[in-house]
Amino acid sequence: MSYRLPPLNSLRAFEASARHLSFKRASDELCVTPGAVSQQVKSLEASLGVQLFRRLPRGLLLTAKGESYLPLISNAFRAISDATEHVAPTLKGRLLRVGISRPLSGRRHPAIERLRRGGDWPRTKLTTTDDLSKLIDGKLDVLLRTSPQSPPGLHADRIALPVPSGAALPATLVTLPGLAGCREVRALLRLLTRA
Amino acid sequence: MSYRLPPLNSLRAFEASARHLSFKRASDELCVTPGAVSQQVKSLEASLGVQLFRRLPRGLLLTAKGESYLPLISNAFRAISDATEHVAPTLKGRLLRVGISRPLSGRRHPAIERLRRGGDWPRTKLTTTDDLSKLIDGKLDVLLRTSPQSPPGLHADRIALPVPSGAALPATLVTLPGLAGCREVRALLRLLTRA
DNA sequence: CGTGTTGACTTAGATTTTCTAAGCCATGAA
DNA sequence: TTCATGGCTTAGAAAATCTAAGTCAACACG
Repeated sequence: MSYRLPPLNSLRAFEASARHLSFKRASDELCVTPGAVSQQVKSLEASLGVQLFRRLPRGLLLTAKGESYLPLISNAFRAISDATEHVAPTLKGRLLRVGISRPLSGRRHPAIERLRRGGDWPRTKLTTTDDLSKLIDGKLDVLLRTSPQSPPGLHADRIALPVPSGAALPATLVTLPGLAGCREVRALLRLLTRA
Repeated sequence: MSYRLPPLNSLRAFEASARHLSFKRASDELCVTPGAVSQQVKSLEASLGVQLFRRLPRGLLLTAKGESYLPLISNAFRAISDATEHVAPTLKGRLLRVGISRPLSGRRHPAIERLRRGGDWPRTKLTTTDDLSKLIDGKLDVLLRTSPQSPPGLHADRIALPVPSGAALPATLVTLPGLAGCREVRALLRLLTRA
């Protein structure tokens, strides 16, 4: 028993692009540049030997084959997503508990101000702290700090936090492994890095 | 709409390992070393924050979570596999038409002799030729040659062809893009590289 | 009509991921 | 005991992937 699986990362790029009918919007969802998505999709088409999109000067159209491929692949991804949520559940609707180290919470950062105001998804509960042990003990879901230290066993995302001047401040978002990469954290990352 | 997808290549390593209950056998199926599979699975477990296997000194056991994850993931992969076969059909049961360039077909190579005798899967039809245009025209499915040239637009796998002395001869298997990576070709690659 | 914006594309080079190779260790068979 | 098996780890090599920068065609607007 063995499957015929195309390159799965390319498949993911296809699925997002087809759903949005845009490499640009797909690239936002996948947190990469449009060029990367374009390359991935091209390599998928090459490996299948099948044209999936018609490229228009401004935007995309699915070919007949692409059209029939999309729902099947989306269903499979949904199944994987559900299964994953089932064996490794994440927030289950509660607030995302975000720790923010003092130096970041003190100064006014547009992104953090926005969080503080609330209203965005994911809903968050902010605390000023830099205590990794709270993360480990499950009192906190993620911790935003300036120190680039990535303690072993935890997941760390390095991000560039915009400051009012237009520049950016390097920071690190530390996450418990079971939460890293989940939708809520991905959305938070996007919120934080947006100007 | 967005999914929670773990690293998909790691997921593939998990699925194969769980099905075989062995990194070793999974690595044969995936055509990589056992170490690579071990690493992939470990990184999946880390990213989910969940233990999927119990490692015994000789062999694997699924944990309860692994056990419940496996069938869901297998189904999703089967769905992707079926969908892929549907939009980009490959052989549909007919013989795999293999071209072999004269220098390789002349000398006696254990792997090629085995092919010639037949009996293995995939069933093949061998022809002595080195004519790439036959590939392009669809008269041939794959072409095995000594020249490492990889003509643009075709897929090429570099392989090491065992010779009776125990050494190996570098060769190239050229494939139409739509066929590259399909089960039949993967099996052929395995046959050819086996001593 | 220019001019600006958008969103596709390509390419080189950097970065990150993934794989291999080699060695280690515990088990069980000969 | 000695060997084979099949896990594990690690460094470094190899491959895949991403970014950055620049191109081009379509469209909207003044």
